[in-house]
Amino acid sequence: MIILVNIRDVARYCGVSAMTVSRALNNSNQISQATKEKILKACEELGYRPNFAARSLVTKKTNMVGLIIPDITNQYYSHVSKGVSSYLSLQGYGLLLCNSDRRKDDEIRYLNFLAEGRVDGIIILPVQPRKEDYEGIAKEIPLVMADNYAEGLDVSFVGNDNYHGASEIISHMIKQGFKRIGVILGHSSSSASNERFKAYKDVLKKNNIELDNEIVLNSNATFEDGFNLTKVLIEKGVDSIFAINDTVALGVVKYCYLNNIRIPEDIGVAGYDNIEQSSMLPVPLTTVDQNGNQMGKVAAETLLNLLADESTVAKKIILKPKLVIRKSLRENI
Amino acid sequence: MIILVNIRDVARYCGVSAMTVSRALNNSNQISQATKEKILKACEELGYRPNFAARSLVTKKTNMVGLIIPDITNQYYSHVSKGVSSYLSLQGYGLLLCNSDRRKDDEIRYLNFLAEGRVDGIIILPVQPRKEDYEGIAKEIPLVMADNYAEGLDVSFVGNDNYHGASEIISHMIKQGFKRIGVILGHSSSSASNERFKAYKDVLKKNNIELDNEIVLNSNATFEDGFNLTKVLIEKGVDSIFAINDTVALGVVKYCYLNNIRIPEDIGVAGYDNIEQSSMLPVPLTTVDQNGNQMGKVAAETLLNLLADESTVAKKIILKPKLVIRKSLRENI
DNA sequence: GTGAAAGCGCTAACAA
DNA sequence: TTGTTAGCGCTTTCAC
Repeated sequence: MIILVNIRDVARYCGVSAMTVSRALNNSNQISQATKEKILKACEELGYRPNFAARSLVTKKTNMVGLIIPDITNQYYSHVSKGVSSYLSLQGYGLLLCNSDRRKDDEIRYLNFLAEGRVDGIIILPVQPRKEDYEGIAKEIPLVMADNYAEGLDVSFVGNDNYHGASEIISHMIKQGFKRIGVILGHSSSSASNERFKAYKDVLKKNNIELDNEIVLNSNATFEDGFNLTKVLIEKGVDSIFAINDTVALGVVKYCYLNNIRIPEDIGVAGYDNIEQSSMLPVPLTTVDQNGNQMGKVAAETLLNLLADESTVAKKIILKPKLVIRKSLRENI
Repeated sequence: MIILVNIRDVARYCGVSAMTVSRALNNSNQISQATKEKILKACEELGYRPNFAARSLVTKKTNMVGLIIPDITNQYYSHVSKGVSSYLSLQGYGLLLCNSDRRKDDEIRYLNFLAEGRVDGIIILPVQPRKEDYEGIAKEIPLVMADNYAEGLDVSFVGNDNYHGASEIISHMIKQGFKRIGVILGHSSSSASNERFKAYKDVLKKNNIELDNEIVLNSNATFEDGFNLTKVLIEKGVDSIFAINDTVALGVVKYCYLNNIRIPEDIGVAGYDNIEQSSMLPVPLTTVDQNGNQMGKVAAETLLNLLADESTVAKKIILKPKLVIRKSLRENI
């Protein structure tokens, strides 16, 4: 960190006090237009840059926000990050990015790192959230949770309506004439997976289709699982498969292709997430778009509102995902 | 930014001076084990956190690095970011992420934002780099460029060997028996695209295959371009297509699928980038892996070395991409 | 409209 | 091993 010229150098150069320079830089109206212009010009000439540390030491503001996220290389999370980043940038804030790598201990480590006054507030997309991990820190620094909620915490939250998204796509499958819908879920401890499964059960019931647990499978939500479990489901006579995400759906698609099972004529396939490549498949995937970008924006907005008025009460914002109809569940809608 | 307790509160609580507390916190050896332990315990009890701004104001260190990147939602760049982030985290540094959105003006804006002493050094993956944009800032703050180089700048650089990567895959295509290799390039101003095209020409020459400019097409490197230009190339009788990236290759694959052209029996397809989904296609794509994660790590390492010893001379590190052989160019290797 | 004094929380340098 | 003093670069407060 090299500081070439400070506020006093500028003051001396202009024949004014440091205070006057400060006023010029901070757009105060307690200063005449003439001196302001003179000072700003001098700053240019001298290559002066205000010192961030000194400024934030006295103002107790950093104009920075911390974002703790499970995996920046995941398409969904990278879109969330971009949503956060774009909104912050617009409001003159910077972004301190912390990739927790889905590890609880790194998450906690980053939380403490940020709490040293490096940022004005934190947005966290927690991994396996437990109330105890956040209630302490939330008292020290404004915090917004997103994506994944810790029950019982008095903290603002922005999330996606998994129940709604799954209901939409399952209803659509039934409307398209599918009756025996196999499901490849994620891990049994994943709340997103569980909420979507609940929607599946409710929609089936509403349509008088009996639930068959034989065609509901748990998995690690990988491409390979999608591929392997498709064999199992097809042997059990499903006419369609709802995959917990598009990556799993890609596994389903590959199995079908290699076994000459046509999509959607022989079997319907539904995904979730709307990753970029799902529209690029030979038979593009019908899926659910969670709009991570929007979630990031809303989370950032919520946090900045909280910073502007810390007395704001915590609120829960649940975003509605959107059904994206393409061709993997037949065309005629 | 809420500061509950400062170093003097801890000092008072322990009956020592602030300086002693500072020593305990900074692992100085100028302090007895007993007092150190007592102080550390007191810090815990009082919930004391060192103040980042105050500390960096006096030490002139932030333990932060800025990363300016064109688009965090792009798979390649997100892997670069993760490489940077992981390495920094290991070394006790934080990451200030700036998404330039491929806009030159935002890039410059971020550069100035960071130069206010927010970070100790900067890694930038520039968009259309021009020497003039960086030579000023590089004198003020340690800078490492990556991915894309500004000619004539005396700054460290970490990049990928596009010529090598393309040579490898074109050579492989010829070895697999393809003779009339169509090419879908990117924009004519893209240096990566031009370097790969040069490799294409050289490898053809070395194998005594005459260059036919009719089957070399420029594009915007999109999925749609891949789809549309495949028609053109097939009409010109190519036996294979080298796409400038995997997204374009996905367009090629889709066109072939919809027109009952078999891969690799009827036509060979080669991509570049090794995006996650290229291995998930029914016929997985042979492509070139640039290993963005590695590039990020090396860039971060280079910068941290520079911070440790600013007299280090600028160096250029060119990483070798790796050919990834899958099935889209026939199996028998 | 401008300036002087004080201090944000911390550590470097020196003193004891 | 511990403490004192000074000051990092800036803004707040109050005086003029």
